[in-house]
Amino acid sequence: MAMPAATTLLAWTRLLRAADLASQHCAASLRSLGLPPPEWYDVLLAIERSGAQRPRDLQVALGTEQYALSRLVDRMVRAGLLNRVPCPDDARGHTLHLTIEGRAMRAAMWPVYAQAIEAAFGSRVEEEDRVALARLLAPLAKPISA
Amino acid sequence: MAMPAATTLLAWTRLLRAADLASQHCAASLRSLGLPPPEWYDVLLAIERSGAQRPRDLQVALGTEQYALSRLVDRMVRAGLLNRVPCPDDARGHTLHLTIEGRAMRAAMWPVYAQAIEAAFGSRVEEEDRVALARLLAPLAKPISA
DNA sequence: TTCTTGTCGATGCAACCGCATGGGATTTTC
DNA sequence: GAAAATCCCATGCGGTTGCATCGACAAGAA
Repeated sequence: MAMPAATTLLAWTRLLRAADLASQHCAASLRSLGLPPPEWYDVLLAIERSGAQRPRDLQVALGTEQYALSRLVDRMVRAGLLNRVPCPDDARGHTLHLTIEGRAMRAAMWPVYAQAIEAAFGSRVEEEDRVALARLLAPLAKPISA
Repeated sequence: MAMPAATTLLAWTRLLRAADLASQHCAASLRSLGLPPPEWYDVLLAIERSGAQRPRDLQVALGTEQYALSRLVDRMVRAGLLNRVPCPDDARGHTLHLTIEGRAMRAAMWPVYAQAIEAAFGSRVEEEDRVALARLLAPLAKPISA
């Protein structure tokens, strides 16, 4: 296959750098206040929104690896934020529920996370450009087919 | 601080997802052929271009953490791709040089890496949109000031 | 010079990730 | 309805990361 076009390489490096810088900033921001990392928030939010989720569904929704999610849930259960409840329909699995502390943690994390997103991303791009970015990135945010 | 605008959140999630999917694809592509991960390529390329580099300069250029680069270089030296040469000007540090194998490895990695970038990114966005993306991402690829 | 401060790079330790695999339950196939 | 294939989730192991810190040199101040 041919070498990627120059514009491809430029956009490529900037995409990776931008995502890395921004996510690092968020993680650092949460950590500096003694809060868990961003993935925890995503899990807490997803479960809070749906009431309960099977690990498999979460895995798909969040785009994580199966083992990564398994261990992430482990840690969150150990931290008292989540409960694993045996699943009546399917004895292989279980459903995940928020504890009171889990709900509180999500609420506590949001302002910090939100502010970090704003600082690392929102405030650095004009509204109009954010719209354009969302549109341009849409195809790239879909699973790679080939 | 206020909650980020809806467009911010949408663009944000897509940015992270897009970068993650694409870089995963590249890493997997190289690994499936028994080649080292993308970071190794970046290091090899940077050194090949400049002839030699101090770790500190590489760290800045690649945007990695100091300890991460230190250990990455370790592995690459152990793999026989790099040499650490004492630095005459500054006895604290050293300069990094490619070995013959290092040069060969960079050359071997490129077609694979290039094709992966093309598959994960280039071929999924029109030329015109790549230009737009590069422009929109430019401010985000700069270090976060605040 | 001597003392303080700053920079370069390495590393111990604990947490985390990726790969491969395993055990158990379910669905499919014949 | 038994065997085969598939799916759900966990985990052992080795490699990697992040944090904090350290040792060594360099540069600036007194």
